[in-house]
Amino acid sequence: MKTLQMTSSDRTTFLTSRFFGRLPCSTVDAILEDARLSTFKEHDILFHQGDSIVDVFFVLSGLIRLYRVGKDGRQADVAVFSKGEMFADNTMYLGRATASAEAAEASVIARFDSAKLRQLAAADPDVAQAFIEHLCHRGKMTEDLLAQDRLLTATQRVASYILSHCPNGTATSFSFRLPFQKSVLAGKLGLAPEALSRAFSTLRRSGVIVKGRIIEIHDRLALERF
Amino acid sequence: MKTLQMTSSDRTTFLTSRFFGRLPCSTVDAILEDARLSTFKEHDILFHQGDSIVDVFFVLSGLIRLYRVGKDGRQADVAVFSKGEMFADNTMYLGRATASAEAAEASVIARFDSAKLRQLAAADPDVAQAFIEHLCHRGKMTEDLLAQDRLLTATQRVASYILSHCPNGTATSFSFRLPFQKSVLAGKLGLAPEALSRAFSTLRRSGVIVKGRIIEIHDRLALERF
DNA sequence: CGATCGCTTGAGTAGGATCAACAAGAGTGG
DNA sequence: CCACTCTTGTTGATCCTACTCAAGCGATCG
Repeated sequence: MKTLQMTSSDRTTFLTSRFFGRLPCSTVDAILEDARLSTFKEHDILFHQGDSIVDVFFVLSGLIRLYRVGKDGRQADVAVFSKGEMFADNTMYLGRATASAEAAEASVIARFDSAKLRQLAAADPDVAQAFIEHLCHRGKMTEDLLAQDRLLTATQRVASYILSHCPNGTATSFSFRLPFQKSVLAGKLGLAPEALSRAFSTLRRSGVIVKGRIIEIHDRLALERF
Repeated sequence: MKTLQMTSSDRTTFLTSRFFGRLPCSTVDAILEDARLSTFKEHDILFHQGDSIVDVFFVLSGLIRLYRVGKDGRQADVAVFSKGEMFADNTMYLGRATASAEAAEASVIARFDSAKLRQLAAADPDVAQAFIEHLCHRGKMTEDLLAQDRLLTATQRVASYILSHCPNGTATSFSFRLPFQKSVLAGKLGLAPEALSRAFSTLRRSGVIVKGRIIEIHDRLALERF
């Protein structure tokens, strides 16, 4: 972990992010005032479950995996954050981290003092509003994950993930690049890496071709049938 | 479903609830101004997944089950709310219900206009603050569920549920009454009713005695070992 | 060129879902 | 008060999914 200076491209990452994008420029600048940047390499730990955190985090680049640890040491991902996403926001009010955070690849992270942000939210209705919407969105994401876990099989979860990455049009065939390692995707979907691999194997019969991180879909309807 | 009048005991339910309890009395009264009460009997549906909801709900008595429905019609609970809890709050900002809601027993529900509440949150920092804390708490709850699903076996989940209902002291033996039907608990824990039954069966060997809705624990340490 | 890493594939296993039968209450109505 | 039914929960048997462990394969890197 190493501290560094904010670039202008970092600034646009902030300004176009879901959270900061809704706020007036001046407010954002006031917040960015005391942002502290740091880099992490793959497998670096940002904090541990139960740590008392005094910061809110924001991904400028890379990928952060949020996970809980069971008594036997097994890990379960509860969320994965990439460029432009904010996390550990709930520690702002809960005081302690509800999960551990690890860089799933080399990452640049910005950090804000949570007390100051909380103060700002109390003073500026825009900020409060942004927080509320952000939390609603986060809540829906976790609810989605939970429902997927409980309702879908491994193959269905993967199919649904692929479909969520397809353009809205009616094109029956398209392709995209996985934004991270397959093992990370497996974690995010609540699967062992082997199960993900087998799911891809099954989907191959339905016109899904996987080459490295490139996913090609040739028959979208077949996917939707799962 | 039937509308009715608010009683003074309803009022104290509001005032002592997690959400309204943090707000000054005058604010609460202003909100309660246009609360609409209605009763539901068991299995009544309050709304369906995807409905566009213009209300925020509050449980005055009874039990509401929030669930998603899979393509095959199977249901998966994402939350269960009892007296004093607010729900469907995220529809305030998302517009549509992310899940269906059903009364798991006869219930009395209060309803508020979400537009008005949203307005109030924008104007009154206290209300915004209360919403933020409420959403943080809700987020943690769902995260807990997700982590439990991914890390614990059926028996462990039940043991953990029981322990979460035990007094903080060091008493090794205690008992409590299930606040709802076992089938509801099964749903909440993401289990088939049969699996819950078998889990209780397993726990019997560790000093857990179940008589109807009464749970007796005789060896707390044995439970914690799971 | 070995070595490591990320992924795939195979075989065995465990946990829980499903289906079905059954027991124990709780109402209901005569 | 008793028979009847409906509901709720338990238990048994079977099956299926996904986990675990282990081996193999290809790519990348020193």
